Amino acid sequence: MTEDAYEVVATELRAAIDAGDYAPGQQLPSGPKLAERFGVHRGTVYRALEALATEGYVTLEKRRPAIVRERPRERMVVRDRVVYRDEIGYFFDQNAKTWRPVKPPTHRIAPPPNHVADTLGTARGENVLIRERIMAPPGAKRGLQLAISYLPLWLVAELPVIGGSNTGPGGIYDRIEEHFDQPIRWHETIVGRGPTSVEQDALTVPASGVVLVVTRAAQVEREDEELTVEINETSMPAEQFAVSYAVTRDESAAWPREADADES
Amino acid sequence: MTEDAYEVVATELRAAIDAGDYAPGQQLPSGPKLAERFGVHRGTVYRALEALATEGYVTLEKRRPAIVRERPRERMVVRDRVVYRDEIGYFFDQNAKTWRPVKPPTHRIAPPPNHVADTLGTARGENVLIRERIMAPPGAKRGLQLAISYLPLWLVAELPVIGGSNTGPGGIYDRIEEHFDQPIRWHETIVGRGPTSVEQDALTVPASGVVLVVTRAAQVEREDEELTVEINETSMPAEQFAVSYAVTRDESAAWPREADADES
DNA sequence: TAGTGGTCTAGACCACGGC
DNA sequence: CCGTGGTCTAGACCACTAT
Repeated sequence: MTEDAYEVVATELRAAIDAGDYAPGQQLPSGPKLAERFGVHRGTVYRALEALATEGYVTLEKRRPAIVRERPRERMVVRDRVVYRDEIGYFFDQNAKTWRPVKPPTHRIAPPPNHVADTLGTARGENVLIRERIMAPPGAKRGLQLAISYLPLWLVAELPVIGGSNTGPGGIYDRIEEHFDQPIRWHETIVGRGPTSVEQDALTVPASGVVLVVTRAAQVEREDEELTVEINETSMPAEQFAVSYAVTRDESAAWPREADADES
Repeated sequence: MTEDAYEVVATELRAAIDAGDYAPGQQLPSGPKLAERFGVHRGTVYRALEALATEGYVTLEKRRPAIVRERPRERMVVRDRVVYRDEIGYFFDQNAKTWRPVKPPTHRIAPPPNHVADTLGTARGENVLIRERIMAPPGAKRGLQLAISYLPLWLVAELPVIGGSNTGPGGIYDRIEEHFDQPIRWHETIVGRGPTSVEQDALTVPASGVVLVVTRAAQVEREDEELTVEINETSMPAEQFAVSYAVTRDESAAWPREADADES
């Protein structure tokens, strides 16, 4: 079925890790040594390690042997589809509440990616305000989430405070709700894909890695029109995160079931 | 910043696709031709195409030149955190309602992956009932979702009908709710990772590709204990799917905000 | 300074698709 | 049949780490 050499290597290493031959946190043998042991070329070993990394078994750091993940395939849960609020403002992730920016957030004016322009309702290539920041848990050296926020310039014109560095208590969302005098409605979309080069740098993800991207669109109404006032794209290394939530029942799925009640 | 040859190639091809130089649905030039045009080795071109594929720009089919995706970076939305019901039973995905199995579903008894055993509450290596099926939209030739369902054997012993091929109207969920006389509660977790070899075969995803995996756990209560009665893992090619839902407000995020009301 | 990871080239092989 | 994609080996280079 699968005879490919790199898969044989991957399968063998996976089994060894599951069996505890290599302790979590420890390094695997170096590339050349594994190549010799399996009798394959070093490049083939590297393909196998790439596969193990995207499955969450090992972490690849530059110029260091592969490291066995603490708890293979276990991930941090980051979203639960609910928005909370504390004295500082809204937050969408209970865990990330204490996280801090790795370096000062940036903001600039430039055109967003096409798919962002499409949902923002601006023309492709048209400038928007882009705020970017890299977040990490206290004590961590690596950035774990790259958050990019896109704001249409017509909104910045109406509400100049959101264009500055200090957006006041509660941040831009509070300013927007005050301005429109209504609650914001959010919608999230989750996607998995290979990392852009920006993400590779910010999150130290290898080119062969995977990122999970949560795209959050903020909407308000004005004169019966639906306006998208912000888009926030948060990307994170896929091996380290999972998105989790409880499933709620549509009316059609109410319990006890109608069929049961009617039955007789 | 990024001088790597394969990224240069990827960036150039991405720009060409965005600019419309290659129409959606059309093939890109062959590997050797691109290699000559960019003055790099064919292997380098291949790395670039892998990257474009995981970003959703192109589709790689075996032994055929890369094909430009119909609408680059656009994905089918499959879940919205709500469960519905029709005359047949529960369903979790409005789009997939009309999908059919590519071949007859299988069922067998074997140990599940460790992480499934852990949430099912069975010992690692202990046998469970595994049902597997590959779903595709009507008319499609490729499987688009691989759904694997894990059921603990103690439940099969109590409720033998769920071990058979024909589980009756409404399927196993209806049988379970009847048996426990209470509604099932579901919980979903979303993860992105590289494909297993089973997924590579079932979904025709290349080894370098990415899959989105939605793991749904079904729980009931008995004697104040929480029992996990089933785990369903549905994996799909990440470039073709997105998970999407509306964000709901926690009490702490009610609107109008208390601060506004108190303020004065 | 020796070893390593990450990338790249050159050349090879095989299975398969289109002609 | 030739061309293609996917994989593999051999050998090279560079930036970096550990010593």
